[in-house]
Amino acid sequence: MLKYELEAAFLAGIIELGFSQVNTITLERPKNLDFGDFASNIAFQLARDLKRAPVQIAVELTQRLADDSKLADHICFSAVNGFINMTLSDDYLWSRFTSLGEPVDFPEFPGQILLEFVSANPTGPLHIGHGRWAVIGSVMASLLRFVGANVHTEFYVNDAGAQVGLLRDSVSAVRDGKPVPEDGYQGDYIHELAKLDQDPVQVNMASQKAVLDRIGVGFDCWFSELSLHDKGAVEACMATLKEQSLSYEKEGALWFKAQSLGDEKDRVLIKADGRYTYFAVDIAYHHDKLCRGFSRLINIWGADHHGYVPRVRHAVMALPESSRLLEDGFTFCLGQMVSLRRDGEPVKMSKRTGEMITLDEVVTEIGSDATRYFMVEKSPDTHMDFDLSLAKTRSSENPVYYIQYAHARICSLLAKVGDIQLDESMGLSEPLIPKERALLLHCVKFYDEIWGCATQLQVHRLPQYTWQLARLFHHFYEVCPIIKASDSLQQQRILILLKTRFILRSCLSLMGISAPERM
RNA sequence: GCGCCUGUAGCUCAGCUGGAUAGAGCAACGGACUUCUAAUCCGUAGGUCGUAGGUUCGACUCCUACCGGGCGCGCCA
Repeated sequence: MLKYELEAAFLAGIIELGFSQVNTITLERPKNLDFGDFASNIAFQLARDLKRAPVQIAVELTQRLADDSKLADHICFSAVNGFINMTLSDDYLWSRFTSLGEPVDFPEFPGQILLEFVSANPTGPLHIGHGRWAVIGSVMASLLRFVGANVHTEFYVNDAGAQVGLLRDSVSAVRDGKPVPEDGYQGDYIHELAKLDQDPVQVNMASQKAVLDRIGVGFDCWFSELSLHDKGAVEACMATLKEQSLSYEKEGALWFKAQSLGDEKDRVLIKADGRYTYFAVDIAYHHDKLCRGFSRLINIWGADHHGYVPRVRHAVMALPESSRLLEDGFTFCLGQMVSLRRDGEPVKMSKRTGEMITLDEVVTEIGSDATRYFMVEKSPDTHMDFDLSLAKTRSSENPVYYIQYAHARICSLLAKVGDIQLDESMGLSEPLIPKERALLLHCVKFYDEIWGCATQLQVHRLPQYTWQLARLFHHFYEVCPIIKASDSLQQQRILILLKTRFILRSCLSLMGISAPERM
């Protein structure tokens, strides 16, 4: 990892110069490329301690780094307005670039991670929101695995609660020609289910699996709520809470002492009618996760459940087994809602009334690649306006195709060039022109970017990086002829093509998007 | 009323630990294909970053208040 290594080396250099108070250095990337490849604001931070002007400090540091530091072999330092700007030498950039693809030592990513996402009730088809969590979750899993983390993915199936009962009742009613129960499920899909001679819950699960499969989202485990009840895990968990004096009885119900742990009020675990609440079973599920040895729990939930997060967090953290969790080992990623539009008109989504566009229909309309791209493209924190007609009609200007086209262009060029023996360790034979340099620099930051995405769980940065990569390649393509280049330059550029394609493929593969060789 | 998310170009959104002149796509307008795929590229236009204060050498980013939008506040799941 380039930036990571540079930060360590730069920090060592700064300490060597006598600034032992500096603990960490985070290099930033200047927005303006004229300022260099990386920059440090360390002079501003030191200014207060030293009571000197940042500009002076930067100048002095820059001089001394240029004179003494080992970094000076690879990097040109310059002080501008108090910033210390660093520009990699072309030779160094080239050597980093040509070594792309060699094994990378990421820092250890500790913990056994359980990543739970989607977890939709098996009471109907998945909608576009589920699609969003599904894609975010699967890309997050890919990213984490890429950097060496140990990840287990899980879909929690609520196959035991009142809702599945209501679904079965609704379907039975339709089968018997009776009106569906009060608060029952409506809609065409209920009538479709009624025609089948199978358990509607099983049918729904199968179709949920099918559509997730269509967009390349799979799980290591589909965890059945029923299995928790069957093995007495809920009962056992309630006993644990009782042992911890975290529950009490009142008005015929069993309550969890949530308020004393910081929640707004206490919450019911067992209702007066003797049934478990969803909350109780959810604690048991998380308890089970801990008992299975996971030390880091990540839940991707729809933001409509955010009010539910504190009580689950408090309950889980109160369990004795939570001591197995790493620090900050219980994370919720809350995805904001997706509003669907068609021709600018909002589409109402309600499972109850059956008025909805399913994920399956969206995938049919715009395809798996586009669905996946659009779903990860934006930060999960933002509400998403997704216009179906737009996604479909603008297919030719779609960012997905822009990226895929870059890949196809590379493949086409390489096919034209044919088999050429390349020495991957060859030096730079011709100076890099700016468009080449920008492309190489971006490629070389790949592992840092992935590491950032994975550790900060910021999945949406990956499509941004990838789009930028495609853009830089298209720019390179415009001004850098390959077929007609001289032999040495051609070899150099073919290597650029090969390495760029490698990074592009890596990105697409992480996002689960295809990399066509021809378009 | 309380809590979480959000408010950046006409539209959809980036902007990572506060940093140097606020970015992109789409839409609009004007250019580039006898030359490696024009699903591409180049250019023009478009902004008091919701509002008002505060912290700081420095704020789209942090704090406070207010305004607008979304979601949630069950012995529902």
